[in-house]
This record gives sequence, structure tokens and C-alpha cells, in this order.
Amino acid sequence: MGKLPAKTVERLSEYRRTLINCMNHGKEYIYSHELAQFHHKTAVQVRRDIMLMGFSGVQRKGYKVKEMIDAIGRILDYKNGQNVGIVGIGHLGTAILQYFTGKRPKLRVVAIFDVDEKKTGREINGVHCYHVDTIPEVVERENIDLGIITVPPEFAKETAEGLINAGIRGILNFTTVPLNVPEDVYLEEYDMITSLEKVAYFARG
Amino acid sequence: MGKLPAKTVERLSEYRRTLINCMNHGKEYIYSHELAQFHHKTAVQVRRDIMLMGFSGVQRKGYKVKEMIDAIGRILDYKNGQNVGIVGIGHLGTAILQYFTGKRPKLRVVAIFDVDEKKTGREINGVHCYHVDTIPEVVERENIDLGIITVPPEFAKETAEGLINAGIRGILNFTTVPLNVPEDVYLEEYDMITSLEKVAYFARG
DNA sequence: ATTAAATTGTTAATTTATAAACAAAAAGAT
DNA sequence: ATCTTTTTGTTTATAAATTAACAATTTAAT
Repeated sequence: MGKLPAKTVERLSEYRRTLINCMNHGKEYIYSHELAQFHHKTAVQVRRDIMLMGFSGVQRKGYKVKEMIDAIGRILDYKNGQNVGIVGIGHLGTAILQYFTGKRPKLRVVAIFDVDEKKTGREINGVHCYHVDTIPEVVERENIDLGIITVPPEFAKETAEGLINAGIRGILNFTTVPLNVPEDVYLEEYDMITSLEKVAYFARG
Repeated sequence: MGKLPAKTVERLSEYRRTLINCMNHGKEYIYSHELAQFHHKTAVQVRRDIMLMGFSGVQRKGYKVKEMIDAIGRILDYKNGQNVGIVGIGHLGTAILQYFTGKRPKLRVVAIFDVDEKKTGREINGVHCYHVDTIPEVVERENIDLGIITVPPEFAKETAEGLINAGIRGILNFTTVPLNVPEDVYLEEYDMITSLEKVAYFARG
């Protein structure tokens, strides 16, 4: 099946977050305009995204929450799940690790890496912490597909290279250093400073 | 002066990051295609962004790094700077705080807020930690324009309301809960799960 | 039953964002 | 000096994303 537009994928992920919350509150159906309001989007856009993923609602009743969660899962989740490794267990790495535990069963953080001997060899949040030097073996053995990089900027490049050589398929880079990856590795970069500078720019007249 | 497109503002912020790095390495001029390569963009886009902000380069030599940093500063930085408050000093809040210290003199983290008595009343990374109950006074007294929310999801809504009532102009929300803000408050939301789910989706065939 | 109101699904239009194209100018080579 | 190459700046074209428009359908009300 052909890939959906990146923007639609992002929104589906956001919708699912809200839908799960709705389900936990016992909500059975949801209208496109309700979902839209949560995410500051238009109802048309929500319906269009839903159409693109091949799901259908019930006219005059909206979308069945539980079914739609499953439908998004069929798009976003890989059959047996994907394994994730986090490199750099400082504050940011730990925040991400905590964030994930128990939230997305199909995205499992199965290993974390650091250089600090106070951390390596121990478990943090139920996940074993390995030394970064063991990335090649551990990525192979634990079948890790995706890497999250939260190391200090000066180690960003070599960390990425290590992960790529170990056979990783996707990288989420939180360092301030832009990376280069081969064509067959998907790279996503996020810089908090940019986000805040954007807020700062638009938060004034 | 009219506002630039949001995408251009984001890229200018990213360019500046790289330019500062170039300057620190003694680089005097940079070509549009060099800057483009760093950020996985096209040279045309870089030149267009530069044009939109009203800056000019030197033909056959490129852009003067130092001058361009200043030019971006005239766009992104507010005259006397803007003050920032972080609410929630868990791992994520601390990571952001560390990230910022000494990096952007015009974006000053002047206060952090928490409920934990082990943290309130003390200094963390050189910034005083206040109890969240004192947000109204501290925001007023310290002239805080921008708020970063890194509290547990169940407190996201009330935190935002508190900041808004205290007169904040912009919010960067890192919680998993979508917020609602009045028209005159700029809101930016970021969810790590969405980023990783996007990577997971595109990192497979 | 009939009508009115509400909501989905989809096509068409619009807007925004990106890329292509190319003139103009500067540097260097001949 | 003249020509060639390189790179900027800007316009025009293309592509992507969003919004508008509206038919189809269902529910509820009269």
C-alpha cells in the first residue's frame, strides 16, 4: 500500500492520542468537528485524513472511537511492532523513556545506551542500559529498528554513524547538530530552540 | 513590518544555529548550497528565505556569516529580549533548561515552577524555582512573556490557564494534552510520540 | 409519510510552499 | 581586455496542502 502524506501521518498520530483519551472516558462516537477542535484543525481536514486512510464513519453519528483507533493502528503500527533504542540517558533521554513506558505497545524501547558507568549495566525504568560501544551487537541482537539520539552535540555525528552501521532504519535526532544519513534511513530532527524562537516571534504584535 | 511565513521563521532559526557554529570555526563566508546541505534543503529555498528577510549576500562569495547572524537576530530577537518561564521541572523541564543556559541571550529563562517542595525555593541551573501557586506574581514581576509547559498531562490545562491569566503571550506545550488558548496567545504544541510514530511509519518499506 | 437538520464523503478551487529557470554581477582565467 | 564560470536574487512554474462546496444519507421531528 502506498504511503500517506507525512502531514496526514502526523495528524493520525495526534488523533489517536485524543481518541484513546475519549475511549477511556467512555465516549463511543466522535464527530469530525469535535476531533478538529481538539487539534485546532478544520473538520474537513479531519474527514479528509480519515478518507485517505480508508476508514468510514456513520452519517449523522460520527466515527466509532474504538474502530477508528484500530484503523489508525493498522496504518501506524507495524505488525509485530518496532523496537527502539535511546542513545544518551541524560534528562532528555530519561524524559522520553518515561514518556513511552506503557503508552505504545507497538513501539518498544528495548535498550538504552550511555557512556556513564553509573548508568551502564543497570536498569532504568525497566530497560537495560548498555555502553554505547556495544551498539552494534545490541542493535542486532534486540532487533532495534529505530534510534533516538539525545547525546551531547559533540557526539551526535558518531552516534548516528554507529546506529546506521548497526543497521538502524530510522533516526529521531534531538541534538542541535544536523545529521546526514543514507537514503534508506529515515531521519527526523527536532530542535527545541527553534520551537521556542517561533513562539517568541509570533507571540508579539 | 509584516510577519514572515512560519516555515521561513523555523528555517531562519535553524540556519542561525548552523551559522553560529560556522563562525566559531572561523568561517567567514557561506554559500547558499552549503547552508542548504546542512539542513537538507535546496539552495533556492535558502536564498529565498534570505531574500524574504531582506538580507543580501555577495555574488560569487556567498553570505557573510557574521552579518547574516545579525540579520537573523533582527528578525527573531526582540529588542530587549523576552523572558521565559518553565512550568514543571521534571526530566524534560530540566533538559530544556540546561539546553538554553547561555545559548540565546535574548531568550532568558528567568523562572521555573514546580509543586515539589524539594525543588521550590532553590536554584536549579542558576534559575530560581518557585511554587506554581505563585505564577501570577512572578510572571508579572519578572515580566515573563513565554511559558513552556512540561507538567504531567493531568495538570496541563490548569497550568495553561494560570499562565494565560497571568498575562503570558506565548505557550510551548510539551504535554500530551492539546490546549485551548485565546486568540492573542500564540500556542505551539509538540508531541514526541507523534515524531517517533512518523519515523516508525516512514522507516519501513 | 414528509420535511428539516445534521453529518459524512468526495470533488473542485484556492492557497501556500517548493522548485525551476534565468538574468545580473562578480571573480578568475586566458 | 575578453571570456568563462560561479553564485546571487527574483520571477515564473510546479507541486503540495488546505479549504470550500455540495451531493448523499441518516436521524429526528412534525
